[in-house]
Amino acid sequence: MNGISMIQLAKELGLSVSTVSKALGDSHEISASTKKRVLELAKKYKYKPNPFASNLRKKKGKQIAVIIPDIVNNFFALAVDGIESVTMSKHYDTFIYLTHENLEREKAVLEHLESGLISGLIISVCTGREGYAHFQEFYETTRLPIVFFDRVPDLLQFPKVIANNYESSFDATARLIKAGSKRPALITTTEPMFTSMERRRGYQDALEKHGIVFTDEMIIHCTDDMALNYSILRKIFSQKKRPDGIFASIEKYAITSYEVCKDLKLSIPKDVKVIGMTNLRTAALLNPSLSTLSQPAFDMGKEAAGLLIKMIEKKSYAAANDIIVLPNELTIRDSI
Amino acid sequence: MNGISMIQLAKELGLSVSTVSKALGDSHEISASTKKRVLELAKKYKYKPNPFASNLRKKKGKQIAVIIPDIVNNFFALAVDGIESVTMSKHYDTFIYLTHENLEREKAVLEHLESGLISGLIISVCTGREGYAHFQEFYETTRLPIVFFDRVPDLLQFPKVIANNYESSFDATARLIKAGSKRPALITTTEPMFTSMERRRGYQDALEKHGIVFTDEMIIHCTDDMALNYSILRKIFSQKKRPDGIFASIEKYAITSYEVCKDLKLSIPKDVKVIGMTNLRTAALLNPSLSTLSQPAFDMGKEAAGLLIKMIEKKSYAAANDIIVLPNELTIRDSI
DNA sequence: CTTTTTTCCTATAACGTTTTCGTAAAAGCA
DNA sequence: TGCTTTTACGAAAACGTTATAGGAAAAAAG
Repeated sequence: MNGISMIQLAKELGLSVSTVSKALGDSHEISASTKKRVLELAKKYKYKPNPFASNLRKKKGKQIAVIIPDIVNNFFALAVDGIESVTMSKHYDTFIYLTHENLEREKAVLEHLESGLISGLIISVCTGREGYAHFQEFYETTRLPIVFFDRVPDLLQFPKVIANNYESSFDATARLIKAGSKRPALITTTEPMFTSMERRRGYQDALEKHGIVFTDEMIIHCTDDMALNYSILRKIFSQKKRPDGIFASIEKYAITSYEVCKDLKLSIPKDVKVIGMTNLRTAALLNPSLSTLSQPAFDMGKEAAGLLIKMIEKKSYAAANDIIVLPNELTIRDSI
Repeated sequence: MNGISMIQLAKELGLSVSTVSKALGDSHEISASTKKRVLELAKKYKYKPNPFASNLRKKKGKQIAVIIPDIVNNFFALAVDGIESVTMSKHYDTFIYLTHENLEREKAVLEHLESGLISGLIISVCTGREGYAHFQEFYETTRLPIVFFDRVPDLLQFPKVIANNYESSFDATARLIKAGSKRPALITTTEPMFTSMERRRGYQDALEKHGIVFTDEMIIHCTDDMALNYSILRKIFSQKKRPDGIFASIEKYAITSYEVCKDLKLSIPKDVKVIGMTNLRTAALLNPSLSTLSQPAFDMGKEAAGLLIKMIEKKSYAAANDIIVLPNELTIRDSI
């Protein structure tokens, strides 16, 4: 706000404002010598174009928004890291909004962004049963490009970046079985989400493939409440006919599983074999070291941002049906 | 961009644009009945003021920036969470920029932000020896409020939010000594930073207080390179006269310490007692569970954002000398 | 030596707000 | 009644850009 404006530059150069604007924009209408004069003075005064004026006039800017449920979570932190690496290099500015799994907040952010503050949106939706009408509505009113990642609404026709949840869940479950688990349980969320459904499909198909009869109680539904999860798991693992394997499809469920096993004096991996879906850096340092199915979080962020910027700049809304699938990585450690 | 504008509202209401603007701003110049009419139509059409036009005219907006070295780090993730909780509630938008400890990137971001895109800045500086002239310069040219947190430049006169690093490091070191460590080492960064210095002072004073003679080799300097850190630590802990305690003043150094001890078959806490400065959620699940000195990350973020917004809105630049100090929390577990 | 084209620049009108100033009507006052 | 003050609105000028249209001079073409 304190910097020099184009008008002052023009005045000092004895040129018109439009000439200066075009010179800075490297327009072919301006002679090389004039361009040089303009650039030099601009540099001298550290001229920076006012983004508000520019955005107002051009009706778009180089700002995008990222909406995620949580940042205190290695997966999302890595994803943001990936996104930022791209936006930074492409000279975009990145807004961040956290929903904390609160659908109202998600809707509020979306509505706020209908003001036109941004030129594109990357989002991983929060859990909730209410459908996804607000995304559709956001798109209808703004016509802005949107890229979903990881937690994607299955029904909507938007570009998405996801992991191969079905295949990798299948593989992880198969490893549990091969390691000797006769009744591996799946710990998943109560919320119906595409991501969870895919993981569940992979899990169930692996059971079937290996001749294990699936029963409903093999799926353990956990919540967002860590204390509640603890008591749910403790109850189940106190039973005689408890599971002898765990595929924790969400990071925090793996941690709670460890806590429960520790408290119930169940040995991992002897009594219970565990694979957790997580990007925890300390997985190898846990007791015992945790076998993980980790998501390509950073790359998912990178891909999402790359796709979004392509959509913004090339107007290639043809990308609207793009689905980028990246592989999860299974790392076997001492917990199975 | 697709939404309705004030002009269209005015037209439909048969009012002037200025009247509509004032009505929406709840100005006393406008009659209650007119206000009502305007508000109702605005609501009907979901009118959202164009932020670019508004910011341009008012020469300021409700956007702030957060610059941090890293987001894949529980401390900074929690801090961002705290910041966002405040900006969200005050209806501010939050830009995020990651420097990855790269001073050039930090400078580039700062220069970029001199365009006037934001109305305030929260920053935790990256390591580096080159001084902090760029902050001073940013302030000189923009006159924008800045709040530093955690990693603060000691010399500059800006408001800061920090933890009681001296006192808590003193306490942590004292606990190591009381637990039986005769030669506790401090693992710290090679970069000279106010934060590190404070921790070091606390460490050294605790040694002195307990009659332990300090020698230079008790301070282990680690870097940003995990592999290099591993070899540094491995070398030191392979010596006969190795330290029997570790105060890891940075999260990742604690993790590497664990790895080295594991590989060298040094028992924690029998051979080496460890306290790590970290906000890791899995600290309790490590083998053995890690005693931690954790920072009030979320609250630091909250305080920083609260202070910044106060400065933006009240123009109380008197806050320029505010230093908010929050307490670290020492949690003793099995590693000492 | 015209005529046409190209080169390089300017004037001006947006973009959607907010703010300052002006003013008619209504209200208050004597 | 005539005067001042208040109320409630509008006109117009900003804010700093970019885009469109145009035009004079220079260069190229005929």
